[in-house]
Amino acid sequence: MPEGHTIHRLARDCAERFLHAPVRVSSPQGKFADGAALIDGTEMTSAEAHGKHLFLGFPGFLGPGDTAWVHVHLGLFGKVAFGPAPPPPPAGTVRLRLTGPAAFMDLRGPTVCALITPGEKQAVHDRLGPDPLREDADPDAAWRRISRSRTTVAALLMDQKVVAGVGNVYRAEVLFRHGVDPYLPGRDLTRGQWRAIWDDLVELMREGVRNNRIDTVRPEHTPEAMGRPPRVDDHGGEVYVYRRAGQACHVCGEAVRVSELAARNLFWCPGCQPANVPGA
DNA sequence: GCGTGATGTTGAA
DNA sequence: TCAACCTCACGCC
Repeated sequence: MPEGHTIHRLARDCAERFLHAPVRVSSPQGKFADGAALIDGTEMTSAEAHGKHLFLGFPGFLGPGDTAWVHVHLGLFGKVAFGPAPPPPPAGTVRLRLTGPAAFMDLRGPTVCALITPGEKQAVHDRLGPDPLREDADPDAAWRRISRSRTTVAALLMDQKVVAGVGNVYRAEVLFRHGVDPYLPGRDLTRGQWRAIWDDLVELMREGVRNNRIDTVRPEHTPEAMGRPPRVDDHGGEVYVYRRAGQACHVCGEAVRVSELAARNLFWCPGCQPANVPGA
């Protein structure tokens, strides 16, 4: 489930449970045993997210005034589970376990789980674009790249150097909501279109953090409003096109299409997001 | 029990 | 462009 909203929610959930109390840190699976041992029993003072990256701050150990950061990236398969303390014996392949006074957290299958320095943390921020979920985000930084690029807007939205936190679901859904052809080159998007897409991402992703899931259909297209059956398939929310290939578009009725772009599935509606080249 | 796929990223070719 | 890595749930024998 990991797009940016998942990670920001995770930061919030970690803060609620573990901030400002000594935390037991372990790696039952062993792959993070060295890092875990270094900070075990110390206090967590910060939990923040940038795009799909999570940072948990443990001050003191590196030196006075310096904070060691646990850097986590869930990748495609990473999962986190919370539970009440005391934790059960770890089941399966738990890379990282945090145990606070009242709760524990298990992390499995992340692409990244490492102890890093402030400099290394800064280097991660430096290679990420603006994150719609961060207050410090500058959408013009993304626009500078998009407006100069011949790359498709679908690929640009997934490029974390351009925008941080957008994944395959938000990419497909936000392009649908703005009627933008996913294959449109970035340089052919208007500044107004970009602003509208950005503002929409801010709103959609904040909603995603609140609900811990992705819902993108407007009120008039909900199952209740349309009298259609709700999505039962997976744990996901209501969407327009993501993983709906072959099904009728909620808005125009045309069959939703899927194609492969940079080894990822791209979903869109040819009726609502027509190519702007006549006859193409 | 086996094969497949998934909301991601990196690094080599 | 492709393989590699991380894990688990699901469908199909």
